[in-house]
Amino acid sequence: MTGELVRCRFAPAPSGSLHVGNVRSALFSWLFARHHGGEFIVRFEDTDASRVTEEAVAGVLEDLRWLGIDHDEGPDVGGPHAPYRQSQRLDVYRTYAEELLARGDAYRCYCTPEELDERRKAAAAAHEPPGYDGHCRGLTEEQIEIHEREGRDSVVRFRMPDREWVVDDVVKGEVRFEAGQLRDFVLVRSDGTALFLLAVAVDDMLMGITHVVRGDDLLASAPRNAAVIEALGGTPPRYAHVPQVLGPDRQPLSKRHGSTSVESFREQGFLPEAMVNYLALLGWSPGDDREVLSREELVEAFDLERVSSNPAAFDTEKLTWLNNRYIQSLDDDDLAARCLHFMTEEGLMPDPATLLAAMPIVKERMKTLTEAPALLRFLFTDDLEPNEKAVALIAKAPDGYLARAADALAATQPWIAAAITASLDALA
RNA sequence: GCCCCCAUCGUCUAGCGGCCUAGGACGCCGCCCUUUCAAGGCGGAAGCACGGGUUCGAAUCCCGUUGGGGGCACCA
Repeated sequence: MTGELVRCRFAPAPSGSLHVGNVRSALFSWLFARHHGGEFIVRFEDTDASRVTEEAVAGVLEDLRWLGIDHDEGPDVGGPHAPYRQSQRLDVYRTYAEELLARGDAYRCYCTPEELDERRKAAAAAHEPPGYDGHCRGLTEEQIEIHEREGRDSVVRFRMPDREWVVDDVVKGEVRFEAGQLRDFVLVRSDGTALFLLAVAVDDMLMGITHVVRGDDLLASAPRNAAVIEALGGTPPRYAHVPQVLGPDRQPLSKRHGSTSVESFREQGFLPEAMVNYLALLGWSPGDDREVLSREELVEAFDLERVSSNPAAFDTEKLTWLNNRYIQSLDDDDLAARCLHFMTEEGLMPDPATLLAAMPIVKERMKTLTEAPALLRFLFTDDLEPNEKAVALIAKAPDGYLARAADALAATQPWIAAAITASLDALA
């Protein structure tokens, strides 16, 4: 980077919970921005207002907060380019759509969904590239007038320059799309509202985004984004398309894989430190043999050039291992504070001092925070059931052993491991 | 159907022409430590998808095959 201020953004569609794939894109984007001392912006792509809920927006923000992925501008903190929700920027898009129309970089398309569908099928049958066939590209004034008089609905369609497009992607390298492959696409719906392809281009341009880090399912839209920005006289950002995150079955992560949302990992007792560390290592490596890296070390070492271009499968086992490592590294009072929530979830009301004192004995065996109640329950309730192993041992013990053991322990002084062992050994 | 992306141990990866008899990590197996369970230490099994080139030399470069994945909406 040549002294230019790096500005990255995370622009999720709040149409559900943030899953680990999205979060990893956000993390890479954030790490890149922070590594270069740049700024990070959160923007919601909710132009499809029909499926957006306030809870989804709040949930995404909460996920990011929990992970420590902070932002400089966003719907909750504002900023010089507010608002940061596309549903609140519709008038902005309308202005730019009109500009494109006026310049001839976009045109009104009167094709009906039925007509389009029919022609698409015919194109596929004829082995032709898919997409819009340009039917309304060269409509004459008279034809337009006829359509308007008939009261036909129209959309605004972008006139994709008919030339080869090369995306110089930071992780994929130069990706070429030959002329004719990229067809004209819709910018504005017939109801006048903007579509994603218009909104992203306008926002990335207006918000001064320098680097777009996102999933590679959007790779094919990069030349379209760039084309719109260029038509508007702007300079497209650099793009970095990171591969999808796969499930254990090597299929792209989806609902089929169960709970893959950040929230669910949090509920399963994973630490945000472990999540961040794990996700950073999923498709990226520092280049040396380090596996456990703090947030600061990640920011220091992160580099988009080192992001792998092949898709990575999510491995809960490794996440779990890292989680244990982080649990072990936590101070006792910090760990106790984090365990508290999971204790009360199980109906336990631990005495703070006792809980704190118990941390050393559970630290190295606790994989996730959800294991805390089972491990510590005996300290805070008399309502205990011996487990199978204990039952078997008790059955094998000589008559009165338990009572004698209790007496011996009551008399043990001082209450340290060596003395306790000695008391018990004397009994056998 | 058209276009694009991807291909090193089961998994995440190092490797960007000779340092590779392919390194690390998770998981797995064994041993040590340990009156439980862990944690920790030590050791082990396990991989360059296939076929052609290029080169004195290829995991690394090129082409093809195969196998995955993605895009092709008035979704994002």
